[in-house]
Amino acid sequence: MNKPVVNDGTVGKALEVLDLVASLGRPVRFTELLSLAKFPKASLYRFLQTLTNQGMLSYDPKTQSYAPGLRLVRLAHSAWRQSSLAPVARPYLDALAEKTGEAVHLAQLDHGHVLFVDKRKGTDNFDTLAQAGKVAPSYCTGVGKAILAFMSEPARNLALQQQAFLKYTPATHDNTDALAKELNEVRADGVAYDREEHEVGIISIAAPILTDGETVIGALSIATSTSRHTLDALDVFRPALLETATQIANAASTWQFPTQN
Amino acid sequence: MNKPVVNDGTVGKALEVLDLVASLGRPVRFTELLSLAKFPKASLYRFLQTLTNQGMLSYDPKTQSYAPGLRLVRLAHSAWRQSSLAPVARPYLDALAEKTGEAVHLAQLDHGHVLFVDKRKGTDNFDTLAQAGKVAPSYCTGVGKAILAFMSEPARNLALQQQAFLKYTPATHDNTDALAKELNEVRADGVAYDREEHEVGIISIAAPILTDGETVIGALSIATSTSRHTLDALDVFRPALLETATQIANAASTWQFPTQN
DNA sequence: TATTTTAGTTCCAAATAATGAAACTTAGTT
DNA sequence: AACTAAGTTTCATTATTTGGAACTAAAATA
Repeated sequence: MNKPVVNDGTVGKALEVLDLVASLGRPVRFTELLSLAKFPKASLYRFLQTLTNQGMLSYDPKTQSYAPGLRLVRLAHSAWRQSSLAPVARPYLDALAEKTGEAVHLAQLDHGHVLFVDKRKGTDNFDTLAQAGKVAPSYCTGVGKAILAFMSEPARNLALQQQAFLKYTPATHDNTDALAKELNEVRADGVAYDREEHEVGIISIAAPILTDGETVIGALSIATSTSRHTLDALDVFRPALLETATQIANAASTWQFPTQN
Repeated sequence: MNKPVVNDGTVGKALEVLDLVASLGRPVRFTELLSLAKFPKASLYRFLQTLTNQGMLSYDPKTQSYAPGLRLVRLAHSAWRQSSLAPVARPYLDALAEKTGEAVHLAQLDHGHVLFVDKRKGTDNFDTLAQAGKVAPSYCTGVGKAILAFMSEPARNLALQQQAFLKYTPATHDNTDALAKELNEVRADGVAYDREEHEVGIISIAAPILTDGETVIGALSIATSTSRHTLDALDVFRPALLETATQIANAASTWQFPTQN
């Protein structure tokens, strides 16, 4: 079974539908949703009505299809400002990106997946939500492994349990033992590498962001392509990366939430 | 009464709580929410549990406070890509920003409020979600008036009804008659101006984005400060602004949704 | 330290809302 | 015109939500 499905009643079910629509990444019609969701026709219909009514979904009568609604964008603005590391980390990311001239990613864990909350990239840096909000698996990305390695064992197991293990590239770990072994190394070494495990040609070096040198609250990476750097060459960035991680951790621990919008 | 409160059952109530937390813009404790929401203790408690459980809220046990959760950021990524004009409009915004060297804003209407879905700014353009997702009143912003002016009368009345009319600056309209009169002018003229009505020192020229020259789907503005330009000087941008609005409208009408993430 | 106050959590019978099979309506085919 | 598929509504049954009140834990005060 894929879903442990904690029971959150009607609200949980409605949000499940919302997630489903969002996950498809394109407008969907009623019938398609009906075939995908495990809800009876009438129930699904009412959930869609309610969600649309609430602005969580938008409905296009012309194509009779549903898509995630703009209310989510409004809510996310709030979430990003308050619950993500991004606002605190911003100046440090800027500095690191400028210093290294490479793409810098900031990520946090959400439901066992890596959620990118901010990015800096030499070429196109006006990418707003197209980039922030993206998710990736945690077991085969630099930031993901950096976070996993420093989590408590129960938390890590829970996170791993929420993943679908897919072999994205030839280098992707295909058994949890190899992964566990690597996570030990990461813990000892202090940084994690992505060795083309998620995308061919993309490598990264990542460091966890640890408050009090203990609790992981996120991770930071410098990502590049094999055409620009070898894996070993990434080590040049290690000191700057670790320093930035520390700075962000410090800033986060003294972070006062903004008083006004 | 401020709330027409359509009945969306449990889901609607839970989302009301979510909105409340988000609107406060800072972590909130149970008691404060209890005093703000009209729900009985036990009910509010259960809503917060459910929402937290679902990742729509995050809970910090140390400070015992709730904040919007990261799941919203993930969902918003989807919403932004699918339901906003931003992905289609991107290249045109880039071009306009480069051509004029001024700040360019793209906005849509959400619950009667202006929702900024993308921005370009000469100085800091890596502002991600800090900028996208922001909301502003529609009756006293350039983009807001551009949209309102071209809406059908019932839709406009509904939108206006959802506003709290505040006098942000001395120039803010303080009666609906003056606003109605201006909206007529906007409809005749084709562009709307923000004459420091929302923020002192900030002015803008805005154009609606109309599909088939009829239906408003959003608006576009060039915003600047009184220290850089006079209101009259903004008219230099009118042709470029209108042209971009048309381009975006055309692109939107033929827009095919991205097939893959 | 004892006592009071305040904040947060749990209980449970009554009230209400969700459920889903089936009937119905509408739009699109053949 | 007859048929088919898609979307919407109905309603008796069932399950969930509701919220007053009781309870527990933590903080403030004596």
